[in-house]
Amino acid sequence: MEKGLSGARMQDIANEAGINKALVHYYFRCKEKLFEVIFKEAASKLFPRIVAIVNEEIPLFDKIRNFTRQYLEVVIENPYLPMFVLNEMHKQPHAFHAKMFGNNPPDFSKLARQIDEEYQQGIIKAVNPAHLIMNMMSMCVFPFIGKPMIQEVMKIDDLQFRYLMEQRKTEIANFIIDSIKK
Amino acid sequence: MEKGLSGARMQDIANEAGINKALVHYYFRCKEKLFEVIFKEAASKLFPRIVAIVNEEIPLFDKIRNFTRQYLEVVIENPYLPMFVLNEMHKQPHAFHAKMFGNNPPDFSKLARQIDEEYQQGIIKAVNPAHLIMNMMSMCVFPFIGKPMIQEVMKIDDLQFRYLMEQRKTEIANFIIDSIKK
DNA sequence: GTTTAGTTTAACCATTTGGTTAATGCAAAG
DNA sequence: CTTTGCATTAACCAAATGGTTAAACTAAAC
Repeated sequence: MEKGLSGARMQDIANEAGINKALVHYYFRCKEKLFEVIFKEAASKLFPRIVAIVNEEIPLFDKIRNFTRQYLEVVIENPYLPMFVLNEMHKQPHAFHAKMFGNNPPDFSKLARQIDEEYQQGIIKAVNPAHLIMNMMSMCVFPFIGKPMIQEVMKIDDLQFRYLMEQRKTEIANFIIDSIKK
Repeated sequence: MEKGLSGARMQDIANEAGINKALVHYYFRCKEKLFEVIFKEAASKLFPRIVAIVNEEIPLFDKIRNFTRQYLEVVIENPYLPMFVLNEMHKQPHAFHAKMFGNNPPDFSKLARQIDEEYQQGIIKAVNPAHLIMNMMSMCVFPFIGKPMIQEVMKIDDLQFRYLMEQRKTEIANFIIDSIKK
């Protein structure tokens, strides 16, 4: 997950695991199979929980608070996940269309409908659901992808970075709600 | 830039350029040197303009509108840039600390001060500059990193995606300003 | 026409790398 | 104790890959 599919060496993986390289092949056959296992494991850490939250039957603001909090909790504990998943998706876009979501593709249409409804009820301003969802995802995920750059620019160490991310659990939700509430 | 340092093959690069592989070495010596040239070229497309906008002497809201518009213009024309730069930074964090910014490191302290000032003047709410800047960057960059995923989830093609990104030139600024204005 | 200096290529080379194999280890079952 | 079936390893292999070299090409300078 650190080096990516093409950057990782089977020998290094074996070393890291403290076993012989042949044993890696014994269990996983080939690099691609191993990659697939790792990738699915990573993706399944990220997506199912999100889909669940998005489809809960709760008010929009609560949903936003839940989503950002829970998403950040996952990613804080697995900071390599976003870069790994997105990077590999980027390099082989077609390979994942159905592969990774399986029979449970994330469906934001319900959330989009909810956003429209709460607008009708005068709770929020008129907002484009597509952009709202993108904004929410962006603010949750990006800091972990840009971590090295952020740390360099802000001149902060890992601990300070983690503290910032803990803050974001509530910061992002407040930021979004402040923007869209009427 | 599509495949990354470890994923790209010198032969493929030569093929793509329609020349002999030895010629690539003739001009660039080795893969790392070629990478360095490409990386610096990519980074210099992204950062200098941003730094300039951030340090202009204009009101915060105008600055936010300028930043998001110009950033998106660069990235819409070079959609591979963010993933490439961030991915390679991720894989060799130390190698870029000074290397890529050279003697002109981006300095957001002035912007942070401006945010504080405009809060004192009652123009905006109390906001943490670090998070505000991260949010702004996130919303500009992330969609291009998550493009394959976004297209899959939203079921949209390249043209529709581009249209969404054109919208974001103003959407993001409005979203931010709505959130922080008093 | 010859020289000269830069450009381009096919053929080659050494190393790396994913992958295989045959032998050995080992613990539970008989 | 022997057998049995999986686990583990050292040694090995073929292909891929970054890199080199010597020869050929080209166009401008003389």
